[in-house]
Amino acid sequence: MTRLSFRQKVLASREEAIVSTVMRLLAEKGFDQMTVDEVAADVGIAKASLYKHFASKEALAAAAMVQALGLALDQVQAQQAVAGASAMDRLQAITRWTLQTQLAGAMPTLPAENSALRNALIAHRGYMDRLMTLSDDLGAWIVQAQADGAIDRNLPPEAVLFTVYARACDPVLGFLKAGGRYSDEQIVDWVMSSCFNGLAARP
Amino acid sequence: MTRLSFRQKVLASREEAIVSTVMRLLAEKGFDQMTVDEVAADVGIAKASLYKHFASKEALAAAAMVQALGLALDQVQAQQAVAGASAMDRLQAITRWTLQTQLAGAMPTLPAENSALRNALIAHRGYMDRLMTLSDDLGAWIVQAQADGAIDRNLPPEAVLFTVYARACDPVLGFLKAGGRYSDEQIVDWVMSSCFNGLAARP
DNA sequence: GTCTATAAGAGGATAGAC
DNA sequence: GTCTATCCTCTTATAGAC
Repeated sequence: MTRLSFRQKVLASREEAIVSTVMRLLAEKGFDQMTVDEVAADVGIAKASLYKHFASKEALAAAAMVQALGLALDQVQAQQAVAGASAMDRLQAITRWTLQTQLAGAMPTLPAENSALRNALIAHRGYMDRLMTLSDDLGAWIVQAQADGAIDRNLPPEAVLFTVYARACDPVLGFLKAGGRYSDEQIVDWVMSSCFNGLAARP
Repeated sequence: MTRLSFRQKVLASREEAIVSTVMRLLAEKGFDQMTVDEVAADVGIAKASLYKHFASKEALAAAAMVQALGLALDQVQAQQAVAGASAMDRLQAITRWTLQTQLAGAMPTLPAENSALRNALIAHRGYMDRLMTLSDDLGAWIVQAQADGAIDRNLPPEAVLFTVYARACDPVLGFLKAGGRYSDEQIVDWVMSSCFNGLAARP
């Protein structure tokens, strides 16, 4: 019993290691550029062993996306727990976390293009459940922030939600970081400002 | 002489047809998902014939990007010619054109990730020349708009430039279009507003 | 320059021993 | 479950006839 449990833990932690590697590689190169050989080499096991844990490359990516969504949901929970924060405060906090995570190279890029991956994700219950939960939570904040007059009421909540999601794969962060002249914190501040305050000067 | 010229025109127009097809496919699926077989089939010639015109898949993509940058530079020229327009007006006009072009499926996506393509583009003189010219032109508008007090002076011009470039591959347009409930014009208006005015309500 | 046919190789997935 | 070795498909690129 103890031995079995121990073995299970070893296996579980190995799967965690796999998912972590996949998440990093997805953030680094995207789904197409990431090869299964590379994942296996990085984790330090044979490729065939990978396929004992995950049925396909798409399943591998889906597991990483589920993990990423789980982290986002944790952040939402953390923000819900902050007393006295407005909906706008919470929305900005989660957006900031998203930018920081992307800049740290730990945010797998969303695949708007690839159909094989898209279909796999749509068919993945855990992924879709988390995505919908996250969208519902953020959607509620957005509606509330609009009621508060903090978010532009002319924008449909949908558009605001997509805009926040899109920041998770905004190439501006990478462009500014590539220059090497600014700190991560400075970059995040600028993107936060352009996202919420806009490029145009405020009176 | 006449016959030679005619043949040259036929060849040139064939190359134009190739480049147009590549530009459309790049916008549709991205560099990785686009196959050379597909390009050849779409143009209606054999794949080997494609390689008589362009040395590699990267060269094919580079030609399409050069064409796209050329169209953008044409837009810049057109805006320069508008009398009485402020730098901010011009910046918004070119941004709007970028969004409309992407929504029309005619804007090849910039490849921040793929290294093979990146290197090919960086090594491509025509591409780099156009990119730098465009950046210089837009950069001048941005600096002027900041001097006018129209663009937020706290943002470095670089960040504003990258933000405008990033709109060319903003997934928000596709998300909103996928819903099918809004007109292209409406979608462009919302993204323009969130880009320049920000998500936060203006007083 | 255009075609058909094919080389060359990358990458996802599996067989079978242990 | 892990390994080595292999299969097989897809895709880039070229050979060689016309």
